[in-house]
Amino acid sequence: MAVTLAEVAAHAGVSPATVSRVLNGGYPVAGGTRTRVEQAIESLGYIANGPARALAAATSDLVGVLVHDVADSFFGILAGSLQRALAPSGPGAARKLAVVCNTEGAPETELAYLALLEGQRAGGIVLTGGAVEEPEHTSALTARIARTAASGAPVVLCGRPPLPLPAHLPVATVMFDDHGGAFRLAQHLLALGHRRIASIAGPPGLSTTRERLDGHRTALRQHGHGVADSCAALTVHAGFERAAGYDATRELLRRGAPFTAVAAANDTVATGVVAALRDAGIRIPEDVSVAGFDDLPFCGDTAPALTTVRVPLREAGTLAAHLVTGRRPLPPGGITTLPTELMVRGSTAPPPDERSSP
Amino acid sequence: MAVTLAEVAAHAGVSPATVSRVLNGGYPVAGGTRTRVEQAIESLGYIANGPARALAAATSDLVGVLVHDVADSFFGILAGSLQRALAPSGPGAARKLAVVCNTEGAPETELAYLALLEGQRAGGIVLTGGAVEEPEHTSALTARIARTAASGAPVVLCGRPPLPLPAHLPVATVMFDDHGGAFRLAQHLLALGHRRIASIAGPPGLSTTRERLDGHRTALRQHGHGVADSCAALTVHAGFERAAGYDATRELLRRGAPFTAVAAANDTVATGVVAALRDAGIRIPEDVSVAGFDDLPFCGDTAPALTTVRVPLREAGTLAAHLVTGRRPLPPGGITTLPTELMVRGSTAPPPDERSSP
DNA sequence: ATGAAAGCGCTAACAC
DNA sequence: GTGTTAGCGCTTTCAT
Repeated sequence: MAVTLAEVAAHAGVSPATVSRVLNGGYPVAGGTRTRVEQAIESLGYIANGPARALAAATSDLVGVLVHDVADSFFGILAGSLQRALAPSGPGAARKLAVVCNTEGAPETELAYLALLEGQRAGGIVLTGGAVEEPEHTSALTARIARTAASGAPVVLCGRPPLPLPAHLPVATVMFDDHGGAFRLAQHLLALGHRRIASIAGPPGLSTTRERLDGHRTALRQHGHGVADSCAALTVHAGFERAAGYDATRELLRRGAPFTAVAAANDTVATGVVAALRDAGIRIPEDVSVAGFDDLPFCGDTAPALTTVRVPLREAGTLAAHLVTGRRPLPPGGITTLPTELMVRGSTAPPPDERSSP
Repeated sequence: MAVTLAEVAAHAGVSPATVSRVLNGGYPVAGGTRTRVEQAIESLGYIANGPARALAAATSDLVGVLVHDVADSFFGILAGSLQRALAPSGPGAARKLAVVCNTEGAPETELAYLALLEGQRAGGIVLTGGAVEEPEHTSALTARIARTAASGAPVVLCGRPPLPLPAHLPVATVMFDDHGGAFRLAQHLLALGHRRIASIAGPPGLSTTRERLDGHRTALRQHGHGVADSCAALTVHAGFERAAGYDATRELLRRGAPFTAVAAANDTVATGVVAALRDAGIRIPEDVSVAGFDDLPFCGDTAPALTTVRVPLREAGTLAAHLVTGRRPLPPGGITTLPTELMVRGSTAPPPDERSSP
């Protein structure tokens, strides 16, 4: 058996309660006593039993991190910085453990993992990535989160819109300015002279899809001159994988409606778009411009380098970690919106017409 | 308070033990009783208390997954497939939770997390990625793992060499044929006509670095004609990030020793190599060929597409999950070596000399 | 500032 | 097949 707290207590000549106190801090313990206990812990190689502690305290050091898929760099980067920020360096820092759950973006899986984490008495939960905006799921999710938060475990929504919850619950929201980013990206394309701009949007019903598409269309509408009219014909919904971008682009080409630029749901999809266009003999950006979203690390190394919108994933992960551990107080109103930034690279250029007739 | 097992028992008119039995299976319970219990669980919305269960059973549903960095696609993909395989679909499947820990490749961090996971009574542990081959650390690690495994929690070493442990302990090793992959990659370069092949190797002291470099050099040596002689001058050790590849390449250029091909430690490093060469006015693959390792998803989309060695990350993750949960018995000898595959793409071509003088 | 004692919710012998 | 009964190792009032 492993060394127990009681053995440490015996070894140090104090009561279990005292050992518990020096372990958990926040309680007055005489200097000498503390030292003796610490030495006992050290010499016995004591490691606290997490489950026992969690059972007694009704909360654990586990932090649930729900992502659509860690293999996707978007989530990998987010989860990575989150995990890192959860483990503050320095001696005796109360190390939180990140329990990473792939929801695949499926509502039922999301709920199932939340139940599982509740069962583990997770000390906090971070839900990342776009939310499925279906009334039934939203209310089920809201109810479940309300329970978790009411039990004292902070919940952070990261990269998704806030939920209608009582203000007193420990729930915070960290959003990305997807709308603004998409808006500025569309403006960039319009400024280059593009008028027929296609969208390979994300899955319908997802908050991220809605926000990016809204920002995009708002810019087109604002530009006027009927630029927004062809939206329906030039929009294809697809998944977030490269293959989805490839297939959606083929579908777009099949439709036959002309376009000179494509705004993809994200960078990964954009690589699929580029591949499909190229396979169709279309040059980028000479014939058609392509833009991504997120600014994943590979964006600068693709051919051509991808124009995109930077989403501050690392910052978001760190912030989410601080909020969920209570190291940073909940922001007033509970919502923080992180800025996005347009990154112009080689995959966008003026449309063919503009070049031939300057 | 949450609903407890005792309440479920009362509601169903049975004893707590019976409820526990239907919950955990593997024990005979009369059909009718089982049904009543299941209904009680359902109607009360019972969720088992993980910590309590872990305390009593001395093992939890937590599986520790140590990675260098989840934000790195290599580990993201590995961790993703592992996590997915840990959560078998189907009703009532005993869902294991993946606790992802970023070790940054640092020995102390690795040990610290192992201690933390031991404290959590993790039901299994998977250590992924290259191992730091320093005698002191290896023995500390071996001791720690021996303890964990002795307590009944399976340990899987994934992508790193086996450790000298008693055969009766539940420890399995899943390796990649890095040596063979690097060997074949070097052969490919030699076959193209390259004779001065540089290596941007990984950090010294890491098993992955050693194996890939060994494979590479074995091929050069085997080729003869003094091809292996320039190894020292043409080898630079660096980290696994893109920036490391960039800097190492500049260092290589600074040295002045001529080379016509570069084998990078991995794909990410290779992108940095490509960027540095390009910034120096060197064309790829016309002037210099570049190859990566791992075959991460972006390899086909870079300019030019990257020749590399495919490492079966998804397969490894799934296998590791099966081994650590006991769903797959430990292989005889405890070691499984997964094959790697040479992926020839556009970044490698014959060296300049060969073209001008055919 | 420290100790004593009562659980936290579950599993696992052991009876019946 | 099902019930009884001890703990598992820790936290946390409540005393002192």
